[in-house]
Parts: sequence; structure tokens; C-alpha cells
Amino acid sequence: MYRSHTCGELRASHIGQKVTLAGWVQRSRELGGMTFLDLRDRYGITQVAFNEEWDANLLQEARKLGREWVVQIKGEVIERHSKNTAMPTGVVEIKSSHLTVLNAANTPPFTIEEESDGGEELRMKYRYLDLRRAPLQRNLALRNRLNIEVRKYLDKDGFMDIETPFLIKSTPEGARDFIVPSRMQEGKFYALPQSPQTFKQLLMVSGYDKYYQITRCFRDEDLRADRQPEFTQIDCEMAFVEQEDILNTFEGLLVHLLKEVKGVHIDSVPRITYSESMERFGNDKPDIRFGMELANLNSLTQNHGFNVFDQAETVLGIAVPGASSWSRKQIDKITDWIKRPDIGMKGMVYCKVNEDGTYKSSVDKFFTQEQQAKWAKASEATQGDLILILAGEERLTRKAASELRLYIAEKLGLRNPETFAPLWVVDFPLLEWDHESERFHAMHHPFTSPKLEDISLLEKNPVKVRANAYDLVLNGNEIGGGSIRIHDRALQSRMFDLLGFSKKEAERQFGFLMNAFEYGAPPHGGLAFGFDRLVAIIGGAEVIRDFIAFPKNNSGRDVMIDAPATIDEIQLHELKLKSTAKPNE
RNA sequence: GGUCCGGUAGUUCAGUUGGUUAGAAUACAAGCCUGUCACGCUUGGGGUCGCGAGUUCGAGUCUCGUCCGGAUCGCCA
Repeated sequence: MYRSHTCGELRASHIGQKVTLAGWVQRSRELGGMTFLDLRDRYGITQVAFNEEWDANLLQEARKLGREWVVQIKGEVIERHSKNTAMPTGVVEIKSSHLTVLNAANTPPFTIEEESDGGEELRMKYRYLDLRRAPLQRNLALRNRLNIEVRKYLDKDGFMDIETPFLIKSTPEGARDFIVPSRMQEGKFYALPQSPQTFKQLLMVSGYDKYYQITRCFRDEDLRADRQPEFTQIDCEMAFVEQEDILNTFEGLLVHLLKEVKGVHIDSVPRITYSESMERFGNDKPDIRFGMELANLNSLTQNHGFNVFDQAETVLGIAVPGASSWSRKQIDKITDWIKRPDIGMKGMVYCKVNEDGTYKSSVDKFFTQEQQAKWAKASEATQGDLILILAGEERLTRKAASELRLYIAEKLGLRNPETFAPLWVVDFPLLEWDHESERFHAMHHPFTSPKLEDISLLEKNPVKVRANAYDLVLNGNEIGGGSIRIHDRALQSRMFDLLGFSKKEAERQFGFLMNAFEYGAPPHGGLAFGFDRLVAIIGGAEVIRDFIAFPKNNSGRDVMIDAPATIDEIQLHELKLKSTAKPNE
């Protein structure tokens, strides 16, 4: 062993011991006849002292060291003259007797500290250096902790971890697939799984009635702060269960994780329906850490001669607590924000509910005090609040109001990352109309079962059919989703019909699954958690990149290894591929 | 594919109305310094202003194009 202790463990109780430490040079402080060296590893930092009076040559050696050199130090643990209470190891230091340089290092392009001075791009390029930083190490440790706790919980409940293949077949529904050309079957292609969906259903048919896997999924779509082209799911499926069983099992998992890892106790996980969520929050993943719910003001605002309201499909109000004192300038800033092209509203009406009980709005000309009082009542605004009102086309307005609600909450500091407010959103619609392809799309996926009581609507009013589908939402982020599946060949065929698949096409794409259903498929269902997102949110962040050791950037590139990259002509030839891409540069 | 923001020293940034030799902090190097812990002090080196055109007597600054990065809409069953 190169070391007897780590850099994070020495305390007063070790004083007098001869120890050997190994680690990276964090920084050194030279004070003429003496030098202090901060030695770092992932467990902490320990100060090493060199002194002319102890060993002048050794001091000279120590002065040659640079940041991030890898060194081994032998010496005695001594009590410090001046202690540093800010450091866990701050009462002791190493009185050095031997110094071995294990490896010299170039000066790193950014500082390896709690807060680095490097920009994101640079840190990505030197990811192995960024990963030395304590915040990243904490994030990966949190990820590891959660991974283990997930396994503990599911294992205890009888779940079996079963691996499923990565080289599978491209399917038409859902996201774009990543494609892998086959060498042995020339002209044919594998696809990487968007999720192990069909395999876990087959495992149910095979009788593995409680399955889970923490596994990679791949989707070739544009990225966001909370989306990577390859990401990790906690993928689960159960047989002989109803929706209620699944909800109970997996809210139990979340409660377990928050308790074990964060020490946070969640009493209950509320459930609301999709339509209620859209009504109250304008959103299918509401952040319920705060109120400010959307109030429909249609009947209270229309037919009073104010054109904008009269012509609007929907008028929505949000009561901002304690904001009646906001200045015109502050409100204008919000109006500007709501008019940004990606929000897309044309304007915003405000109504101040003054402390003295009077009302002051930007539309006083059209509405009396009494009428404004009704708005306040409807949006649950009390004295000192400010009502923000948006009007326009239903879909756009509801979405904008939802964004506005989050924007204001952020401004007011109501989105505390240390508060955890999970909920289930249930009863999602089964289908949605896709204007582009002019056909129905499965909102969840094509294997989701419709609610029994809605099956009669399948033919005459498909958009009204609700599914046995549910999402688990945490602090305004979808962290998991699933459904009770169809386990009956006839119903599954009918679904494919509705989704516009020909019999032949359905047979070609999903014949294996439908065949399996004819050999004794149990009722089953499940869900999948977005593990990266879950880790990030529990870690108090929304950008998942820093919770993944080697993530891709916004455009799907790994800037460290420079992937994706072109391949040799020989490789292309072997795969019988020809690139039609225009050579760049 | 669209929109917005950004690209200047190793790094993070400033750079006025287009005008002299492009600055600061930090990092780095050298020297001084015996209780520092973001040590301090002195000195020094360090620039293809992303790239390419254009406007102009003159461009880091204005215009167009392009590349790269971030955010976001579409997209993500």
C-alpha cells in the first residue's frame, strides 16, 4: 500500500503516530523557512508541514512541487500550533520526514476547488480533472448511495434484477433510435433500446413477477439540461398487480430513498388526476411546494367591454402573495418575460389587492371594484397580494400561466431544493392527436391499457379515453412514469389499429409480443424512474450533467473523447455503408 | 429545424461614440518571508480579440456569413 491513512481521517487521537499519506497537492503555502502543503484525496485534505529546522533538503524538495502533483508523504502526526477549525483534520498536521513524487503534473487549466474558475466547456474537456472536485465527488457518492438504497428496497420486496439486451430492433413509436449496423447481417441494423419496455413485459409472461433493473436507455433526440442521449432508468415491472399496488410500492421506494439518504420524512404522496393537474397548474408535472394555483376567470372577466378578455378562449389568474407593493417597473419586467417568443403571450393584466382593501388594476376602466373583488376571491388573493392575469388561446395561455407560476415562485424563493414534495399524477389520456402525422399517438406508449370504463369510447371519441397511466412527480419534475399494460392480444391489436398500424406492420414490429400474449400473459404493469433526474433533484439540482461521471454536452458530443467521430473507410466498407454526409471543412 | 445569449491572456471577465501601445483579477515564473490555511509582499512573462468576408482613413467594437458553447421552443411513446 502506498498509504496508511487517507487524507480525510487523521484527528487529534492520531497524534504521535507515524503515517504514510498519498494524494494530490491541492496547494502549498511557502513562508520562507517553512512550507505548508495541502494534500488531497477524495476523503479530505490534510496539511503537511516542512521546516528548515527539521530538514532543509526536504524543504527544498517540497518547494518544487506544483498543483496536482501526486506525492507520497511519510511523517508523524503532530498537533498544530495554530489550528484550523474549518477543516475536519484541522487540529493536526504531518511533520514530514520523507517525500516521494509519484507523478509530476502539468498546471491544470482550471482550479480543482469547491468552486472552480473554469467554464463548463473547459471542465467537460478535462472531465477527469473536474471529477477531482469535491462537489462532483459528492454528487457521484450520492448517486452510488441512491443506487444501493434502490437495490436494498427492491431486493427486500422480492424484486429480481434481470439484464436485457442493448442490441435490439428499431421500433416506429416514440423517440428516434440510435442505430447500430450489423456486420454479419449485411444491410441490417440493430437499435439501442429507448427502454427495456417489451423485454420486461416478456419477463412478466415468463413468470418473473417482480423485475427491476438499473439500466441505460438511449434516445436520439435533442437534449436539455435534464436530458442526455444515454441515461439511466430504474426500470420495474410487476405481474398480478393493479395500479394501486404499483403506486404503493414505488411511492414506498421514494419515501425510503428520501429517508435513508436525506433524512427527510414524507407522510404521504398525494394523487391528482391529469385533468385536475392541467386545471390547477397548467402542467402535468406540477411543483406543489407552493400555492399560486391557476384560477379560471372567464366568467368574471368576459362581456365587460374589454376586448382582450372578450376574445380570449381562456382567462387565467395567479395570486402572488404579498406582491401588491410591486412597482410598475417590476411588473413591466414580468410582462416582458411573458412576451418572450418561447412563452408567446401578447401581454399581461395585473390587479393589485391593496392592503386597504381597494383594487388597482391595469384595466380599471373596464372593471369595477366589486368585479375585481370577485377575481380576488376566485384566485384566492387576499389583501397585499397581486393577481397576474393572462388571456388567450387555451393551450398557450395555460402553458404560459404554468411557466409564469414557476417563474414567480423562483423569484420569491419558493422553490427550495431542500424541500421535497412528491405527488402522483394519474389518469393520463391514452392517446393524443398528432397534427404533423395526422394520426393518434400513444401518450405513454402503445402497450398502455385504457381504463375499463372508457373502452367504449375507443371507437367514437378516442381522445377522451383515459389510460391506466401515472407519473411520479417531484418538485415539478417528472421522475418516473408507468402504466398497467395490455396483456390481451385482441386489445393490443386494436390499439395498434388506432395508432394507424396495418395488421401486417403491427405483426412485423410487435408480433413477438402479441404472440407471447397468447401463451398465458398475466396482468401486469410497472414504471421506470429517470435515475439521473432523481439523483439530481435529491442533490438539489436540475442539471443532470454533474451527476453523471462522463456526460455529453448540449449537442450530444463527448468533448473529452471527441465523440461522435468519423470512422475509417475500411470500417464503413466492412459494414457495407456509404456516407452521404458532406465533409465538414 | 427555430429563437435568445455568449466566444478577448492558462482561466474568469471588463473594454466608452469605431481612434494612441487591448486592461483587471486570478493562475504561472522568479525573489523575499517561520504558523500559513484563498497566506502576504516585490518583480516578470503571457493575446491569431473563435474563424472568414464586408463597411471605413481606421474594426475587439458596426454588418453579413460561418464554427463552437449554453439556454429554450419544436422534439423527447
